[in-house]
Amino acid sequence: MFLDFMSEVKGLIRDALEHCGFKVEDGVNDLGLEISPHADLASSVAFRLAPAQRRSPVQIAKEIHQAVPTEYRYVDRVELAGPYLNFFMNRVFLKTVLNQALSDNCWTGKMSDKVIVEHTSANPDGPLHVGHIRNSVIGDTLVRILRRAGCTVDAQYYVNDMGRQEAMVVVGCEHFQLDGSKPDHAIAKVYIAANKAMEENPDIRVQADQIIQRYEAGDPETVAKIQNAVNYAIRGIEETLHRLNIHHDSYHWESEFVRSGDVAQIIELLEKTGHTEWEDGAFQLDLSGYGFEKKMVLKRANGTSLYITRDLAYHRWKSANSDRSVDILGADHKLVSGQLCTALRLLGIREPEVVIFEFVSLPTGSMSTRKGKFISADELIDEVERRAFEEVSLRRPEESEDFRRDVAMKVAAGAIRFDVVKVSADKATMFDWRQALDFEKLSAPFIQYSHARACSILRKESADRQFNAELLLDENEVALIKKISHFDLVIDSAARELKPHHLATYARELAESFNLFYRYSPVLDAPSDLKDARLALVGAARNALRATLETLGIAALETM
RNA sequence: GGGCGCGUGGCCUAGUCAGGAUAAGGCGGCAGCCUCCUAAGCUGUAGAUCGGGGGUUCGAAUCCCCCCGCGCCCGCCA
Repeated sequence: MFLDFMSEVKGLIRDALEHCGFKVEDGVNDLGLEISPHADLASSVAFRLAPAQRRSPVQIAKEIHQAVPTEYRYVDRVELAGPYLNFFMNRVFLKTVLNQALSDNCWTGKMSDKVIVEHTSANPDGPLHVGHIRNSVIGDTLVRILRRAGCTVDAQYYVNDMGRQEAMVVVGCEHFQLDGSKPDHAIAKVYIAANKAMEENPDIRVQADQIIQRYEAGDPETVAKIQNAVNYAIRGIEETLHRLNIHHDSYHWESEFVRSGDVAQIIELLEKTGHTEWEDGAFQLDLSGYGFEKKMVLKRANGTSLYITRDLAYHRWKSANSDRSVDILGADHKLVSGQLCTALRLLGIREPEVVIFEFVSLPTGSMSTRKGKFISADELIDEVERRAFEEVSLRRPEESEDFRRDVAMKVAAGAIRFDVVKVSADKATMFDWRQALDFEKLSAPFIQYSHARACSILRKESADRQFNAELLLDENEVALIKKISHFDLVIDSAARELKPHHLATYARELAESFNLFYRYSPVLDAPSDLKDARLALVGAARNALRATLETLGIAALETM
């Protein structure tokens, strides 16, 4: 699709440049290509050549334009517009897009990397809150994008079972009763209670310390307690993730890397770099030569390991078992992840690609599980589902309650995912109920609705017959085919740059294009030949919308 | 105090990495469109000196410097 058109254009420009004896510096976009309102693909390469050539971009563009080969496959024509070179698609390309889009095998790209994506990895000390789900949604969407691009992806949850917080959960379980509510919520209650109790009773801290030490030493009774608590909490967390159509392929516990000896190995390897030292009984890594003031403690004075050391071992393992490894982390992890990457570099281990997302805060400040100050993901989903059910009932009162519940569930999950993923990860956001419950244009239901409309047409007449693509000449029809063609480009760049919000933007644009077509090009009432062509376009658009929605992890509803 | 990130119409955001042809959407406002394939849709309209100032450039929302505001981080926590 679009990548084929683009590679033809690149070839044409390179041939022309060579013919003219022009050289451009290598770069990500060395030919200055851009999708623009003036062309299907525009090049501003003449501007880049102007300084070295000491001539005006207009003259240079003119010269390149004359040197562009005239044999085309998907290119219709090349126009000179002052200093710009404008490339246009031909009908063959549009027809090819339509045919490809009607088949099933054009929606997966050609990347073949083995990728590990680690996301969510929330401490098993309570339910996910609206901050965590930004991690989960970004992570799961990237997993889907990378798969769509052709990669083999393992979505991993790194379980922090060795930290103080889990020891506090166990202490909490010993002093307070799990109350039988949803497991992750029940765990949070005893965890919060234990933290509160610690304020008056310092002995709680001692108990937690003992649990940490016994767990690291492998004391069977303590191991069983921690494992029970972790598994219990994870069960609840998983349930929440599944409501949002988020799935992990594997779980890795920190303790695995301690028990396997990987953590001890990491410490030995770091020692060999000559950057380590003992200070106050603790083993430390000095990264002051790399811009980190504070030393990184690798082992406590009491001999137990720290999160960062275990994380180093985990990342070493991930690098050895993948072509790319991706971490999704909150902004509070920026510093520590920088230290981690530096330490890995010292060891000659490939660093992860880190996607940092900025904080989600409440109007009252930032969230904290320990203080019990958060809006849980479950509360959010329940509330949005309730709203969605009202909405469906209003629009489809004649449908059964089961139907309305099912649609509400899928609309709610989609709406939440889209709301999160549409915003660039490096924007801090404020959680807002009003906005979370709004189902209008810049939201998932808008896209699901376009898909449902396409399905509605195709239920009445199918798209599986011969058609003449030459009949699709209306502005909205051509625009829709072009928009469909962009799918592979968007997936490719989102997978490379790890920017899932690009796909959200595309989804909205695709749905908008379809809605305009729907409004101005009647399908079922059109004359026979035109109807067949339009049905084919509806089929192609339906497939594109479905692929886009699935990649966003949003249910492609056939009716709503 | 230092580091990182962010600042785009009343509100929320895309575009910034890789400078390029009139700054793109949504919400809210106002005015319209259902005897017509699902109106969770479509159309029109008003509203922006792209935080401020300097610089680089033929050209800056985009790059560089300074300043202001907001967020996050600077634990032998995770």
